[in-house]
Parts: sequence; C-alpha cells; structure tokens
Amino acid sequence: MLELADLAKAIGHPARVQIVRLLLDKNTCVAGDIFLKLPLAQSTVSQHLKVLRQAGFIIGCEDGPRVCYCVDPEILTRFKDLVSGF
Amino acid sequence: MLELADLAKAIGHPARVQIVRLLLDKNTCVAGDIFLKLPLAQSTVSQHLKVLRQAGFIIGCEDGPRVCYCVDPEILTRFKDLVSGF
DNA sequence: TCATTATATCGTAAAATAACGATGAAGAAA
DNA sequence: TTTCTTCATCGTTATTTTACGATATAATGA
Repeated sequence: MLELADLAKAIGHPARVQIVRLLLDKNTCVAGDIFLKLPLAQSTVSQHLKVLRQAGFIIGCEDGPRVCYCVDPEILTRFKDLVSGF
Repeated sequence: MLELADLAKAIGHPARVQIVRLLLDKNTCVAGDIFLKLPLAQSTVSQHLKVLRQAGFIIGCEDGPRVCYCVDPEILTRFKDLVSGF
C-alpha cells in the first residue's frame, strides 16, 4: 500500500525516530526541549518536526509562544497495524 | 533506535513495499517476474532490490542464470517487533 | 512601546535517491 | 564456440533530502 511507504519514510531517519521516542516517553513535549535533546541545529530539527507533522505522526498545539508536540495515537496505531499485517 | 530508522527507510518507497508484498504473497520469486510486475525499468527495480537486500529484508539465491528472491523472515520479524514496541 | 523568547521558514550547499538506457558478466542453449 | 537470456552495475541526470545560518513572525515581559 502506498500509505505504508509514506509512513515508513517519515520514520526512516534517526533524528525522527528519536523525536517520536521522546514524545512517547514524555507524552508531550515543548519544541524547545526537543531542540535541546538533539545534536542538530534548531532549524534542522524544526524541519524534521515538519516531516513528522505532514505524515500525521505528530500534532503541534500552540501554547503561547511555545509549541507543544505530541504523537497522534491514531496514526501510530495505523502504522503499527500496517506493519504487523505486512 | 538507529536500526528502526534504517529498516523503515528501506521500506519507505512504494516500489519496495510492492516488492516485499509480492515476495510474501508468492513466498519466493524470480527477479524477472518482479521486473514484469513493476512499472519501472529493469535497472531501477534491480536498484530497489539492492536497497532491500542491503537492509536485510530480502535474500537472493542464485538459480542458474536467474536469481530467486525471498523475504528474510527474521528481519521482517525484527522490523515488526521494533515497530510494535514503538 | 520595545526587547526578548520561541518557533517556523527562507536561502543555500552538499549529499543521497530515483530513474533511465547502456554495458557487463555468467550461465544455458544452439 | 557463439548466441541468448538473466540480472547487476555503470554513467548520467533530475529531484529530494539533510543540514546550516540567517531571517521572519508572533506572543510575552519589561
């Protein structure tokens, strides 16, 4: 299925795996904390967040000047289902 | 984990998803049959096979002038485990 | 209001990926 | 031996990805 390829592609980078793990561990996370955890420039991490957002894996909620990210459980489940049925 | 990113990346292309599906359906498949099934040039498909081989997803056994491909069940299981524990 | 903070986006450069046709290598068949 | 088949690899081009610093935007705080 085409959807599986898209989701897998979004996860197919170490930085993005790390971001999703971080969000799953902490349940939710302000973007700034993600920037601090990764050994990459802020703009680069922001770009990775965009990829994950566009794939639907994560959702960003504005919280004043900050952005709170969390994993979308539906998409994650969808991804798991697609892979387990692979 | 880095391993998850690598495996997901290998799966992260529609042609490669299609190849693995084909191999899982037919259990095993001569490269020529894969070439016929995909709407891509032979060299392009061969390239995708290489990506899947290098990631460990598929194994190619020489059978005279032909190459028989099949999915490596261990790697597939590993991938599924990594994703389900994600 | 003005400065600060937090994040996204822009512009850019380097590297990787995807696609193709052409060529090469190795076995099978004539 | 010569030719044919099968597949991989090469060389190339176009596109995408990754990474960075710089800049823009928007909300907060002084």
